[in-house]
Amino acid sequence: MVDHDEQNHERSCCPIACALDHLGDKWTLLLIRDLLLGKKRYQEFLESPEQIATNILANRLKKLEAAGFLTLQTYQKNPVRYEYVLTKKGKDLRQVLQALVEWGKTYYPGTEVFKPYG
Amino acid sequence: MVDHDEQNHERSCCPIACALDHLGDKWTLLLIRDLLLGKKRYQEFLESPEQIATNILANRLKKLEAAGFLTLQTYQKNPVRYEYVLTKKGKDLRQVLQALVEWGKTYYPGTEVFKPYG
DNA sequence: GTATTTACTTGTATAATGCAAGTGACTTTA
DNA sequence: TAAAGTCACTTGCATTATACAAGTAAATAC
Repeated sequence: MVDHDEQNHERSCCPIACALDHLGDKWTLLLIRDLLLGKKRYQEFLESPEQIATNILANRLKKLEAAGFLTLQTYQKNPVRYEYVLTKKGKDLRQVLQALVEWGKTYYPGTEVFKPYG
Repeated sequence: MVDHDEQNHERSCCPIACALDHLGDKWTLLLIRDLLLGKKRYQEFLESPEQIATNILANRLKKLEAAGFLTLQTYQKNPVRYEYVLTKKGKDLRQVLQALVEWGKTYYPGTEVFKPYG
């Protein structure tokens, strides 16, 4: 698989379009939310109230790692298992999520911002 | 079709999850971008460089109207045709898009913020 | 040794997306 | 006035993504 050009601009040279090429679905930003709240392990992501399916979770973790949003840290061998931690690129989405939270609180009354995990 | 509860919280009571229930795909926020830049008509949306398919555009315009992000203004009869204009709910996504633009400019070097249309 | 936990993968059904072509009501050009 | 073009879609079909359930492998807990 090859990108449209060497700068990864898949659909256009718009920063929003490029961002949505990686973030534009129903689950990816929710995972980023969980990671920002302090979740690190597969089971923890599964426990979120939105109930992501396991195949989608595994797929998104792979894509997020491939795209440099998070890195894997081994916490166990035999079998090897990882904790997922955000890179700076991932952490810097905090402001985007924050803006979305502010908007969401206004237009979905009754919603509650989640507390940091753990 | 019925919502999970009377407050439209489809997956959870998280404002991010509720927002993504309507905005979480590859096209919806790009349409909001175009509307914020001043585009109003079907053809104008088609002319954006990301090349949205006509069936997806028609579908998204319907969903955005149904969800109160935009309203239709008749500009011609026989046949009746509409301009699409953002409501306050739609316009208030400007800060979200702005945060995404700032993030995108940093992590997709070479991208350029689009200029207002018209 | 059996049950449970953890982190997945696999299979299959449904839904979303992408692409090309078609439609209907005009409007413009020859 | 007849043919071609514009505008805003819809339809059909192929591909891809999402959802749900079940299965797997290597531990650890009882």
